Amino acid sequence: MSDDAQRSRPRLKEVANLAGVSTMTVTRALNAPHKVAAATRVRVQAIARSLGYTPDLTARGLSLQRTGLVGAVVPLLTNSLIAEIVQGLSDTLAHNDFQLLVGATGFSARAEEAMVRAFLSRRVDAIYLTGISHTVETVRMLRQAAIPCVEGGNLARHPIDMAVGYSSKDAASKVTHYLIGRGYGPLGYIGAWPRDNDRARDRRRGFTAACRKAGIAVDDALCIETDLDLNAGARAMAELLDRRAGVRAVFCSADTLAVGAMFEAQRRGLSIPDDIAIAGFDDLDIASQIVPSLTTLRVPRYEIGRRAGEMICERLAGRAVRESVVDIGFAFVPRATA
Amino acid sequence: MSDDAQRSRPRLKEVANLAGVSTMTVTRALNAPHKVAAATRVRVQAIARSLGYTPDLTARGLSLQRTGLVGAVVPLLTNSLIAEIVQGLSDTLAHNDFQLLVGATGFSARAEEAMVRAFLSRRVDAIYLTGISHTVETVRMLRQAAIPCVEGGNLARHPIDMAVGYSSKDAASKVTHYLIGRGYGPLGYIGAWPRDNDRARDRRRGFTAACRKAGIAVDDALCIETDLDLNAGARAMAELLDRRAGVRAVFCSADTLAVGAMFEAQRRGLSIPDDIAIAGFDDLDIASQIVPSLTTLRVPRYEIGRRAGEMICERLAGRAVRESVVDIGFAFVPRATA
DNA sequence: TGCGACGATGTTACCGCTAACATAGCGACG
DNA sequence: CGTCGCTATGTTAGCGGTAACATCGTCGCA
Repeated sequence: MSDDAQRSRPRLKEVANLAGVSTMTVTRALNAPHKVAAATRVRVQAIARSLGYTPDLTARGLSLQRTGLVGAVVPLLTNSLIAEIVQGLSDTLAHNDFQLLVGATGFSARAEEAMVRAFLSRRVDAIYLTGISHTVETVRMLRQAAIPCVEGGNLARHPIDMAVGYSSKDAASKVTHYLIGRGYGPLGYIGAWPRDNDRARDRRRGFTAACRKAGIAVDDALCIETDLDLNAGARAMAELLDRRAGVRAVFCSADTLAVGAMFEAQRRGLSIPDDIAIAGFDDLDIASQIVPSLTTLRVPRYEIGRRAGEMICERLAGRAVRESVVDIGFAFVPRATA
Repeated sequence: MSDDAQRSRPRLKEVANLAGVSTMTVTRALNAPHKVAAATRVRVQAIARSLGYTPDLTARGLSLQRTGLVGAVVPLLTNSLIAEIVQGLSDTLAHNDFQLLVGATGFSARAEEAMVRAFLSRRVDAIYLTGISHTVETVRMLRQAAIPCVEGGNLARHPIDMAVGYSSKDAASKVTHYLIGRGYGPLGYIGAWPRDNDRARDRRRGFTAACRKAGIAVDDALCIETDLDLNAGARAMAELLDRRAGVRAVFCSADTLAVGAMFEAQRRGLSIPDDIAIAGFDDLDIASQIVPSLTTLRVPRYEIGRRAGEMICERLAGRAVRESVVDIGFAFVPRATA
């Protein structure tokens, strides 16, 4: 009768017809084998395999009200730090048969909101968010959706749902405290734009707090906020050296900026740390390799993604997670640049 | 009657009930406004907005047989080159209301196959694949699925469907040719593992071809294949310097490796390019910033992703793409290291 | 004034899969 | 030997949308 079975992907029904059973038996043979007689099971599975049958996850999702999709909202993908988090998330979720939707906001809270809305419309089973500051509407939507949600990176004290991260402020304070302790003299700061970026904001706060605590006045003229890339780091260092007198040490709120700054110093023939000391943040691969090696702060990037993925999987497996706020810590790594 | 409208996300039906119309009218008011009387349209839209109605894309996907999902299969996300391609793809697709599923294979063709299968099961509307060598089964599945598919990076002569990229081999030849022309003497090669990585394989082929063409014997002892990261680049350079006598110039098939190699040379107090010349491939941001600046080959990374995204959107909009194989070109960038 | 065309809306069926309930066959047991 | 209970399988309905066709006024024109 219906011999048009070849034309496209086979459906459950085709398998059922060929096996001479109902679609329910096929579903069972594939998804709950123990509920089907051995002979039937083998026959159905063989036919499904020979037809190259693959379940339609869209249909399954609609029926089960569970899509197997997880959405990750990140500022951008080209940042090493973020990329490693996403990689950790991706690996963990893939192991558990979830698929990862990613969206880049370009550090815009409005774009984040739109992305979250789109993901919820897609009925993702869970969401990973970068950072802890979101629009009111974003939070409202996520609360209402009542799906697992992990905020990663900066540690949320009162997360929407769950959180994995570390205190950006404490970490930045630690590095700054070290720089102050070395007694270099006038301290500069190079960081990313704080707008819609709580990590950047809190790192600067940590810097300021450490200075204040040490009784040092923060000279705003020596603090530069800029884009988050190598070139911007170099330009910022150039500006500090050219137009802001007397900087002797600089805290960069990201290794990318620190490395750019180092290159600029090197181009000018300055000796690091003798002429200018530099400290970074993140401990990217390059920090340990660059010459001289970069004093920085290690953050378990991949680990953040992995833990976030695990928490999501736990919850979606119906188990409660023990700690819904995980402080993953950080480690100060003194090297040669400061 | 049914006053439980609040408990979860509103459905089309809720909106319809409140507006006193059928669900079809609501669908039309939202998706094809001109098909509905002005008064009705306004009323329905207002109610939908006030309820915070969002269409269920899973259900829509099932009904339309079109999900609005695009899958991207990449080796890993932590590589800058790849990350920029994905960013280009993501930006373009997001603009056209598609959502991006990403999967990382870790340079395994088998993992790629599994990922493609999973994406097809999810009924993605199109797929982006990295590189041009895939398992037979991967190709078969994609052909059968008959959805738009772009192979990006290395240029495919006979793509599964469409392709955007450049000739890795020609590009590598160009750099090598330049190195040979500078007359440094014994030439070394540091590249990524070629297994399941046609870009790496073809770059080495380009290196070999250029040497042969110049009548230079390739000394396999001076060729090292390794992981694709900074540390591996540094280790490889260390090995060349320690155990392989007389290398005077090295072609690195990726900037990441070249930069690692440069750092190792610097640690040994070698002068670049006087003691050892180095050339890279990719023209990452760091290539122009590092001191001395890195001679390399520029590849329009973001552009590859963007073009791929555009081709996919064109096809999904029902328009034919003019060129199904786009050679995006490359540019040799001579700088200070070689 | 009657009829066809057209605009606005409703009804039905289906996308592919699965939960929940229904049924049929069969062995055990009082 | 009838009933219980278990296993294997089938039937029905529904997930939330939308295409396709049906219906019902209304208006223009012969």
